[in-house]
Amino acid sequence: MGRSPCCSKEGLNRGAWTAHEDKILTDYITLHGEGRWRNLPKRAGLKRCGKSCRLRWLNYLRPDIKRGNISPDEEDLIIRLHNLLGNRWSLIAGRLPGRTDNEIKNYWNTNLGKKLHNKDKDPHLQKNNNNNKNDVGFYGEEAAPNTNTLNSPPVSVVRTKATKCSKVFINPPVPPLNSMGNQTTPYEAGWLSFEGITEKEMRWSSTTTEDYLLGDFNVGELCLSDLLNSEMCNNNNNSDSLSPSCCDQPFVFSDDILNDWTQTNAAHPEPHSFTSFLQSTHSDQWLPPIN
DNA sequence: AACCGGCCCAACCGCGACTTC
DNA sequence: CGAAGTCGCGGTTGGGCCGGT
Repeated sequence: MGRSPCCSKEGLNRGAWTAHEDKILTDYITLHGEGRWRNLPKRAGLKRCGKSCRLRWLNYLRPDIKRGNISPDEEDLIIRLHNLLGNRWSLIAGRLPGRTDNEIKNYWNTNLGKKLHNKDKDPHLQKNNNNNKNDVGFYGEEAAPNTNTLNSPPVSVVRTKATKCSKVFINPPVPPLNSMGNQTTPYEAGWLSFEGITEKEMRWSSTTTEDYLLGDFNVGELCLSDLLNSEMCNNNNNSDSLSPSCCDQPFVFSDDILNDWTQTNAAHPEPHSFTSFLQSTHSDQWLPPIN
C-alpha cells in the first residue's frame, strides 16, 4: 500500500519546540480540539509536520499530563503490566493516568530495564528464573523480559506492533503423541477450544530447544468469556487439569471478576472483549504479582 | 577550566493498522 | 474491493546535562 511521506521536510522546523510554538499549538487545540493532525500545522500556522504536533501535544502539552517522579506504586504497576503485555507501552500507559507511552518507555529503558537486567545477573535471583529460556534480553527480543516477578507464571509476551493484543507466547507442557506416534498440537489435544478460532489461527511450533505455543488471535474480537472458558485460564488447582498457559500457575480469575466479565446484561448486551478487560480496573486484580 | 563519557528524555522515523473514498 | 490517506505505535536517535577526571 502506497504511503506518502509523513510530511514535506522542506521549510519545516525540526528539533526542540520553542515556547512560542507550544503556545500556538496549545491555543489551537484548546480552540479546535485534537485530531486532523495532518492539516493542523497549516491551520494553526506552525512550521511543523502533523506528526510532530501530535507527539508534542500528547507527550508534553496535554493539560492532564503528570510529569516526573514515577511513584513506587506506578513502578510496580509498570513492571506487572510489562510482564503481562510486553513492550506495549500505549496499553501500559493507558493504565497509568497522566503518564504517556513515551514516558513509560523511557522510564523502562533507563531505569527498570537496567534494574531488572542487573537482577538477572544476580545468581541469587536467577535460581527461580529458569523458565523463560526464550527471554534473551529486553531489547528487540521475542519475549518480555524476566522481571523480579520471579515466582509468577512463565508467561512471556510477543513484541508486536499491532494495536490489538493478538499474539501471546505460552510455554505449554508437551502434548501427548497421537496414534501415529507424532506429537499432537495443543489444539488437537483438546487443550484449546476457543469458539470461532481455527487451528490455523492457533499455531503450534516446536524448536529444538524450546516448545512454545503461539496463540494468534484477535482479542478485540475474542470474547473474554471464550478465553475464560478455555483451558488457558483454568482456575482450578487440580493437578490433572491441563493448563498449557502457565503450567503450574494458571491465570486465576476470582469469581467476582468472572461474574463481571462473562455475564451480559442490559447494560452490557455484548460480551466484553479482552481488550476492554485489559483497560478496565479489573485487570489489576489478576496481573502477575510482584514477589 | 576543559574534556570526556554516560545518562536522560524529547523528538524523529518507519511501519502496520485503520479509515475513507 | 482496492488504493490512498491518516493515525498511532514502538524503536531509535541525538543533544543537553551532569558528574568524574
